[in-house]
Amino acid sequence: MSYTYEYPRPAVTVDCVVFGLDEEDLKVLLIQRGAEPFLGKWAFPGGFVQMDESLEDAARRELEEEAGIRPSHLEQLYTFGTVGRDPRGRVITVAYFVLVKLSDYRPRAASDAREAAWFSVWDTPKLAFDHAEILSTALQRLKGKVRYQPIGFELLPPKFTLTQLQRLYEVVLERTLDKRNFRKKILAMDLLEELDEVEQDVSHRAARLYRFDHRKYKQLEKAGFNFEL
Amino acid sequence: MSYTYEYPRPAVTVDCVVFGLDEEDLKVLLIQRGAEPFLGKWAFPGGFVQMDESLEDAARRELEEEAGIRPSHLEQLYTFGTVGRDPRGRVITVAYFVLVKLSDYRPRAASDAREAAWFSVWDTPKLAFDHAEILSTALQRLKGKVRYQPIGFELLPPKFTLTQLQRLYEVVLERTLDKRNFRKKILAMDLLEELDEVEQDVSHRAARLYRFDHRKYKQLEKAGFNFEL
DNA sequence: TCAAAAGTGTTTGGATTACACCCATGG
DNA sequence: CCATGGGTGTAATCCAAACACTTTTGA
Repeated sequence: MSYTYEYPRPAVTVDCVVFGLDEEDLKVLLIQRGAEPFLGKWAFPGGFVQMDESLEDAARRELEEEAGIRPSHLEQLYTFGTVGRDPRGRVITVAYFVLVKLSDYRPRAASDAREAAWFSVWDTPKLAFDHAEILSTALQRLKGKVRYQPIGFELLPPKFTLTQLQRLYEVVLERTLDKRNFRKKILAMDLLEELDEVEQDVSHRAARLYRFDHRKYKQLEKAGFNFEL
Repeated sequence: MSYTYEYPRPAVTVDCVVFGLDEEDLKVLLIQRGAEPFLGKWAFPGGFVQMDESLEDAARRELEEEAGIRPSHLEQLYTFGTVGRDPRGRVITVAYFVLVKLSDYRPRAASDAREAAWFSVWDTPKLAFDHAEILSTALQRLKGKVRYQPIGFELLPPKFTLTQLQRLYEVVLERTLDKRNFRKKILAMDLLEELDEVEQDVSHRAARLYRFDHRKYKQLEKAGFNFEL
């Protein structure tokens, strides 16, 4: 390997924007930094890429280490490489985009005692580095994605009501949707399995529960089906 | 700056996938490599990111140096970071996506005597590194982009016929479109300015020439207009 | 019996598709 | 006068949007 490249190199990190949904709102996972720079400030889980791991592997490792999250699916979001974005020197970060069922990852202290917490995406504390910009890019992506992929798969619990699903779309798209049209359209996609179960412990008529049919989704996806809402 | 990071770092490059359109086909710009690895093989213009330039600046610099191209607009495509993708060692590349008017950049030898040439995107030589994968990612992006942004702006000469514009869409989408419906729709967007000019030197009825109206495009874009075809 | 949310169809207007012939020009 | 592509309209269908009341349940 005689032709190795010998100039100064930027450092490369990954950062993960993890979205979850709870009863009230769309949430994003933040970690309170335990080291300089930005000690005590909130930031996305992430860290330096090792020489022997791919970018996605690095993102998965950091997610596991810092937040105990092992998501099934990561999507690359964007790479941020402005010269002054990190006071430690030249650092390029590859941001990843992750959707999880928030209920699987209730707030807990990470293994290394740094605090992890979910914040409403519309009301985060001031973020370290250029993470505010990264968040805004991620929100845009989410908004675009929701239009042609059934993201409910990943954000909702396995069994959910149509109203929950509609709320998800409304929160992400930042507009209200018509209940009847929404149901018509979503059911017409034939991706949901109607269960013989209803909500429990509600003080009004209980809603029917549904489940995503992953098999049908994969089939339709291969066939180039359009999930636009 | 006491907290500088001191571990081994991957190298970071940028690569540019430049598309152009000529009479026959959609073309992509390739450079014949003048150094190992992959000496003599074809690859995208690109190179190492300097410590004092942003990713996009690096992409612009390399495009200028290697192909004499100064495009108005670059779009980040994707970052490729598989461990074995470069035999020189760990190299992460940030790929950029560029549309140009091919007529502005007729094939010429680059300043450093490496050869640059346009190839049909459906029929390229074998590419260096993982550039085949990068090309396929770029083609997907182009196909997606064409559906909600008027890419004709950047690929066509300033004055063009509706048939040329339709061909562009057909080539990118890989399907034929109905002439009457296409015209109806594209004219209804009210983005084209009809000129008092027609084609020259054709051996049949000369087609009317049109021009994009950038002002109107910017306005509509701001208003969140949908350019879907 | 009241409050709260679940559930359900129809109508209308706009958009998309399919489709075929005459026109202008140069050779 | 012929070959080549330029240019044009209408009808049928599908899809999206608007819209309000009845049902169920628990408190």
